[in-house]
Amino acid sequence: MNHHSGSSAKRKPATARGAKTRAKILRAAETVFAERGYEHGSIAEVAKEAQVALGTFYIYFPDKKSAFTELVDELGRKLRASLREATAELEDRLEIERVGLRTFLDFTTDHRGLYRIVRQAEFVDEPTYRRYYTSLAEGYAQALSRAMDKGQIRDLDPETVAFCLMGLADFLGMRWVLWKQAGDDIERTLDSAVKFLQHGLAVAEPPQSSPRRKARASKTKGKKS
Amino acid sequence: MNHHSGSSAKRKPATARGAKTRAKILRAAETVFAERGYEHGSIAEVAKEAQVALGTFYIYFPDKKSAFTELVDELGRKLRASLREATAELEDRLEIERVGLRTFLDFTTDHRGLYRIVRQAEFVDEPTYRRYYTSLAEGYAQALSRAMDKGQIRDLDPETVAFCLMGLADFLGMRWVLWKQAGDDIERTLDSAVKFLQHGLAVAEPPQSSPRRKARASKTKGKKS
DNA sequence: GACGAACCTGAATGGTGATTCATGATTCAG
DNA sequence: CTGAATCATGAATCACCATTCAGGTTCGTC
Repeated sequence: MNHHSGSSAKRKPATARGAKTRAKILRAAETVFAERGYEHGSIAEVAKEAQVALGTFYIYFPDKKSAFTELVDELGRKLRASLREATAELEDRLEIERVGLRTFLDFTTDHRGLYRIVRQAEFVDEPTYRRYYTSLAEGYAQALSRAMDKGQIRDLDPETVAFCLMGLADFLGMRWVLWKQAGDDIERTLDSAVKFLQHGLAVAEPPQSSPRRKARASKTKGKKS
Repeated sequence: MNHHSGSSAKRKPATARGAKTRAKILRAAETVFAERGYEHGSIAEVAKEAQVALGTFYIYFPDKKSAFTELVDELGRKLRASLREATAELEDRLEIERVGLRTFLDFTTDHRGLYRIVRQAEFVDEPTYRRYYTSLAEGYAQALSRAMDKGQIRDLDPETVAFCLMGLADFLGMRWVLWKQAGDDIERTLDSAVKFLQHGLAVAEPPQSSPRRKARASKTKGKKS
């Protein structure tokens, strides 16, 4: 129904009590949808998990789907905030990528359930799913573009690189977080992955100690001066 | 029930007529599951699409899920065969990666529907989903490992790199095949992606003549000039 | 100390769809 | 031909929810 941003809720709670109940339901939905999947998880289960009656769910959400999409949007915001915060102080793009990858994997570890939820969104509500990745990719591509202009990284199509890096991170999360196995060494994996992506991005001359290279006039599409 | 490989069918057709009907049903299932999703696609729709009666489905498949998993396994075999064939003649790993990526994207373009099907497998039958990627990754990692031994590419954890490359390809397929947009230029994307991954994999010194050694001093100070 | 808004409850409704099965059609070896 | 092995049919069965709604309950406040 409501294509716009904030109003997926049927009614926003007017009291603290209501807000608390709504939050309880959302957390329960997270648990149920993550464990049983969207299609197999029932509102009855969600209500039970939240320790409220069935009908209570419909006081706060117009239907099953909207609780789900709210979870996806929430996760997107949290992840972007997490990445932003972790890399806020950093200047060098290669360094940012290293920290960003680790942050992503940590985030995934702390939110296994939500990770599964996003992936299901593709088949529950495509627009929500796309929004999750495109909004991530947008900021990513922009940052990469700026780093290219500054000559910090190789000059490539920013959107392409953004998707490459997201896909890489996504699969590492799938394999080393969701499918974690006995002998796995995530540090070794992170190390290899970072080497791979840094060399993929790095400009011809390897960075040594002064990451403040002046932008050589290579092929920069003369953005800022 | 049947954890093993080949017998997802309730009964294998005894006559050519039966085999034909079974195939018709499987193609119909592909269409329906791709268009409507596994959960929303019904056996009734599959039967209708295949132009057989509802009950006929159950002559050839024990249940809905097994037709689906058979599609996923089939796709895995086809994709691996496609990649193997496209790169059979090639020697250089970097070249193989370039061709492999293009082949994957072409394959995806030709099998949009199947692409969607694999992704759903994660929530329909996890083991089938994992099998799809792990069997791909296994061969991939092995090939990478050999290339590392030969000094064709950088020495990294092969499984990690395999997942990085699969993720990268997966996301490019998602964005530039499934989400294809008006102004998109897939050639440009392929070009950027290949540059990225080749630099990520390439050994520090461009291979010249004797690609024999495995690992030498890591921190090669004096880069080539 | 009672009034109303905000909340909460859970049985009942309605719809969907996987799977079964009794019955009929085809095929073909003998 | 003829019967039995195969194959095909689709109405009926059975389970499982999403969503509704006709009442209760709680809480702040005047």
